[in-house]
Amino acid sequence: MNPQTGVTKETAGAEPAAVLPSLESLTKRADFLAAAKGLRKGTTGFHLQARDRGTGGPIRFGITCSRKVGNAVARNRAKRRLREVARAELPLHGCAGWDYVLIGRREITAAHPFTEMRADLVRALQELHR
RNA sequence: GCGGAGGGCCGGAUGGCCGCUCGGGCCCCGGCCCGAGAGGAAAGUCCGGACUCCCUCAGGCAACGGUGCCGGGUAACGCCCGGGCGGGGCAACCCGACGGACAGCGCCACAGAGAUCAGACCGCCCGGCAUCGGCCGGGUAAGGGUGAAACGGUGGGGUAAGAGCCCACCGCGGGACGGGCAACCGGACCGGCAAGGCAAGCCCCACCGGGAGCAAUGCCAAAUAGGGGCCACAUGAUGGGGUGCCUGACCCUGGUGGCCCGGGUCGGCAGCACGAGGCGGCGGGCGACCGCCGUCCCAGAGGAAUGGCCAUCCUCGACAGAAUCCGGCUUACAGGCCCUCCGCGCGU
RNA sequence: GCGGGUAUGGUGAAAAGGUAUCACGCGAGCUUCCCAAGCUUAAGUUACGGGUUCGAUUCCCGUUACCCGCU
Repeated sequence: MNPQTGVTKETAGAEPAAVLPSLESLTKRADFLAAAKGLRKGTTGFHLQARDRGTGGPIRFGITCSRKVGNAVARNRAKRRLREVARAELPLHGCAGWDYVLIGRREITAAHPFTEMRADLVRALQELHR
């Protein structure tokens, strides 16, 4: 683990789920469109969109990988990595009652080093919530 | 050893931690344990089916689309196997939209005399005139020239020059008979030669084909909006409607009365994972494949599941992600393995 | 899931089997004191790969890219 990335050192079973806000998935097209009109931040491996629903509740997130990302294999791989990044960092650095949308990019999302993508998400969240 | 041909297979492996989906079990309903979890093409959607709903059903005609040597396999196919024919290769072997051009219509640019039952430019020969190259009439189609293609090819005889005019061989057309289920093959003998190409131009012939698609379809069932269904009687004596047309049968609709409460949308469940299934054995068949027996259960989501990190090894990992299912075809694919066969060289 | 269409100079379009054409733009030249206009001229693997044909932009098959319907 690279200390300079600021990622919390991970120990097995040391993250009680009851303490962290639960994650829900975005399913409706309207939620994605609303998030696209909210705050946005680009990083090397992905784009991040965020919106405060104003009603509180859980953190919700969605993944977008359009056909421009590549064929089905490339899209699936990008979505898996983005989902893993979100699973690792959003409960720690996201805010309750917000929607987050991660958008994959061609070539880069599937190939960029994972630790850097985690650091990028943390940095992007901090900047958006400043 | 080098070069080549055909067929089949694999498509990183192992372990640990944190996560995802499904099934089973336990359960203090927080969760925990165990098991399973993408492909040979899952792709393109080019064919063929299963399944479901719709068109009222059957027959005929017409239209449209597809297939196209023969036989077999199959649920079926435009697929596969075997055979025939044609082409390529020294060979193993590979490739082929491979029915019909005397059913008809159409097209064959440019060049060329002439492009289909055509035709004579340069030529060759004969006769007449002139006699210096020539001119006129006739014969001829061997040679030259044009073209992708020119009403057989080679040789000889023959002739004024020539010509299937005659002869031999080859080619071509017909064909007794024989072989084969068939495609087709062999072929006595006959004809002296008439017969261009294009049907992936229209078309003809034979065969096949109703339409839509799991977001199909069925069941349960909020809010909201008010309508819907069933039965009986009557009969304008035949109206209107039901595939493009026709025929036949059948059905619907228009009236009155009675009874009943149902229908679609959000959502949920089913369809939805046991199948023309995999593996093994035996038997039949040249083969595709078929039969019997044993054994196994092997993804099932509904924003859509395989990822992240670490360690070791190697040849350092290609194309690529199930969405109702199955049989094919086509296209993409790093590298590697196995079997059989052919040619050449060397050694024995 | 099912189905359809298009691809031709830089751009937009023609060409129904026979030398690939037109407009605009662009480059060069002429003309003008200079510019514009005008005149002359150049530029194409007909998306790609095969096949049919003597010959293919055209006909057939496959591939790629883009676009459009229905559900």
